[in-house]
Amino acid sequence: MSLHHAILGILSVMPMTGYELKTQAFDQSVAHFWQADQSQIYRTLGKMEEDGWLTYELEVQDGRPNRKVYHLTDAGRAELARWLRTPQPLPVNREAFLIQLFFGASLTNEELLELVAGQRTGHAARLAGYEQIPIPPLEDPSLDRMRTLWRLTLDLGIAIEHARLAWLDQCAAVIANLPEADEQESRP
Amino acid sequence: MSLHHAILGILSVMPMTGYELKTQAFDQSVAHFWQADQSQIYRTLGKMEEDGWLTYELEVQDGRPNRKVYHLTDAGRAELARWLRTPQPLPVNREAFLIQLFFGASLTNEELLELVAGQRTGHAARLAGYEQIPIPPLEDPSLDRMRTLWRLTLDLGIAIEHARLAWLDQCAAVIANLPEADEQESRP
DNA sequence: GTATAATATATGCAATATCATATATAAAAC
DNA sequence: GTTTTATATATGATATTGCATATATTATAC
Repeated sequence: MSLHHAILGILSVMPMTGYELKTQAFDQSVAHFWQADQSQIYRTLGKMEEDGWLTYELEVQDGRPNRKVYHLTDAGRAELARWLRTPQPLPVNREAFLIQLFFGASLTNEELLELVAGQRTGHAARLAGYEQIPIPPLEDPSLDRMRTLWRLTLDLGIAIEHARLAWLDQCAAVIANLPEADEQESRP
Repeated sequence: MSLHHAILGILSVMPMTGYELKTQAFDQSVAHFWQADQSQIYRTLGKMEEDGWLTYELEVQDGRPNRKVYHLTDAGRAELARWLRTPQPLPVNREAFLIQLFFGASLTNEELLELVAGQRTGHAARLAGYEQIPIPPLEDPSLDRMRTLWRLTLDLGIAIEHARLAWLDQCAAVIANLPEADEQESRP
């Protein structure tokens, strides 16, 4: 139930609405380690309120739906504190592109290189996004405890994207030098 | 529907049963980029057979359930060929441990270091598993086209685990030198 | 001798995640 | 002037994943 606890964490720092959770938190500050769909966020907020972890202040608006500004209850704070100390399983690796590469021997080098290039573009954009997130580097003396931890999580995202880009470049180099899978070879 | 295509890929290399898909493929050779539960595999095989992508030969056994050895149909082969050329979305990053780190400012350094150490143990084990997979390195002249691609996918897994271990060590160093969040600081 | 692991498939159920769509207004872009 | 974007919440439907359990025999481990 990590999404529940990501929401608890966010709301413990700043109470906000479902809309703000989506646009400011899940699409920005925590996007490098957790994402959530808008519909999932609203439904999860509903469940967490039922479970007594959250409540909200209703801010009446005219012309658009009223804002429900959620914040933690004591039970929510206790649950967050408990969960933060509970060992978590390793992240799951699931990557469709690697299925393609693994089973892609029947593609031409050119087709493989196109797929590699597509992933490279995507990961370069992802890295660029990470590098725009305004948290000072670890050496900065102004970093407080919280922002040091924020920076650490971001640094992992950046390190992995660097590793990916280097690997994608190596893929391109290896594939470019690979003999094609032509008829002579595959039907001896 | 990447699981469908992972199964198509595996069965295109070697026809096998659901049991073998689980124990030999998803728990071993493709585990570094895709995992699947046993129940998910059997249900997916059923769906793919209904859809005409697979058929099976029944091997009657005594004492234990008959083996259903699945292999691709022409439609399955065509679908695999099509999908292998279709650009795939970037992998999703979802990592519960990073939620803990990001929102863990209220934990003591010791508690944080314990969580880091737990992840380190897990990732070191994962890396050790990858390094035992018997595919020759890229320099090996005996590598054919298919095994070169296999090796590339494995190299990414290894590179990312190396990056993670280095990062976890840096986390430990940074956290060890962090002033604790004690009462004086947090309540001025 | 008894317990556990390996072989083999199957289903129920719950949790999680994604996709689509609905409503409604103001502001900004074209 | 019309379209798109931003604000704000909500639900139906589907897809995917994970956990538990059922069955049945042989082989291996203790």
